Amino acid sequence: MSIIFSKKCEYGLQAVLYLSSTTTQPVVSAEEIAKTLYIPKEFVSKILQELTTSGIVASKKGKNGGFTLNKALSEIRLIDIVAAIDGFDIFNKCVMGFPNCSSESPCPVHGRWSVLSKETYTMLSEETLEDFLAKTKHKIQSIQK
Amino acid sequence: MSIIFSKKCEYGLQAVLYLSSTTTQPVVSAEEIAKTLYIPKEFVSKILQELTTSGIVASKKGKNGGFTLNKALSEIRLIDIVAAIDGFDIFNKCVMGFPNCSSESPCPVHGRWSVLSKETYTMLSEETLEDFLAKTKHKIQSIQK
DNA sequence: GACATATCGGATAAATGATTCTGATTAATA
DNA sequence: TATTAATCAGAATCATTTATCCGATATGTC
Repeated sequence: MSIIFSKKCEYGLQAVLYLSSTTTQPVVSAEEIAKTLYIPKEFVSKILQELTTSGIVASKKGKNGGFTLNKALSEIRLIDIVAAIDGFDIFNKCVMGFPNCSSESPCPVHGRWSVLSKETYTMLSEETLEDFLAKTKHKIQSIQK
Repeated sequence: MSIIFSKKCEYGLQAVLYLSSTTTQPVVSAEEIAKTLYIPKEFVSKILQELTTSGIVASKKGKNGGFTLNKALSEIRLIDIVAAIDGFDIFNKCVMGFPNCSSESPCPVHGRWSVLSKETYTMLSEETLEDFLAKTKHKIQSIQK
């Protein structure tokens, strides 16, 4: 089971991160991404299709086709991928599942969770792929099994 | 869809919280809990069965039976319910889903997420039901639809 | 133009999680 | 003892998510 993102979203984040580390290639095939990330090929290409629709990724059909990022690295944040796939629900809902939990009628952890939720949002929106790449080349291989 | 807890866990937390606010009654029937929390009766009684197994809740069969807390309010923390139902996975897994993410080979948000994850754990383990009750009587009704 | 190799897009299948059903057991009460 | 009201336990159903399949289309190369 996944933590706060759906599996689809996790895979989407991983795939985009991988694309950001392969900018020397014009496009990368779904197969290569799938093999590197140990994600089913059909699934990852479906996810990248969706991200193509939302403008984050571009695709090229036919022989030597594949996927590539559709924006500059400095213009892509993790939150953009999350928003495109899972939406913003996790930042708005009550962590205990109470339908009417709010600052007026808070659940026991409403205040504290609001802070953590906001910090999570910040974590995903403050830095761009460019920042990540500057700090450290993503060693995707080493965080895969 | 739920945020970090399964629906089962959310309902479990809500039910235990409700039980903490009804300590005048010897036991509370699954039906009463279900009606108050707008949870299917069969489902909530199934969940409370599980919490009975793990010792947090006690059940009384037969006529006028129902559920009640099996420990003092000062000895029940939210993390105990989470541990019993969802386990500790959410505190250990990589938020981006990388199988080998660790402090040695971190994903781009590993460090920041570790902090948030730890704070979430603290939020759930620092206070007991007694503390919640002391601060404010749980107005379950007002946070329900 | 023929062929090989990609994505695209819709349909379907498999797996997981959430919910309901049913029958059994238990216990209080009249 | 009969009745009633509750949990218990496991099976069955339903819904959602995850994963796969396949035919169509596009494109580079010979």
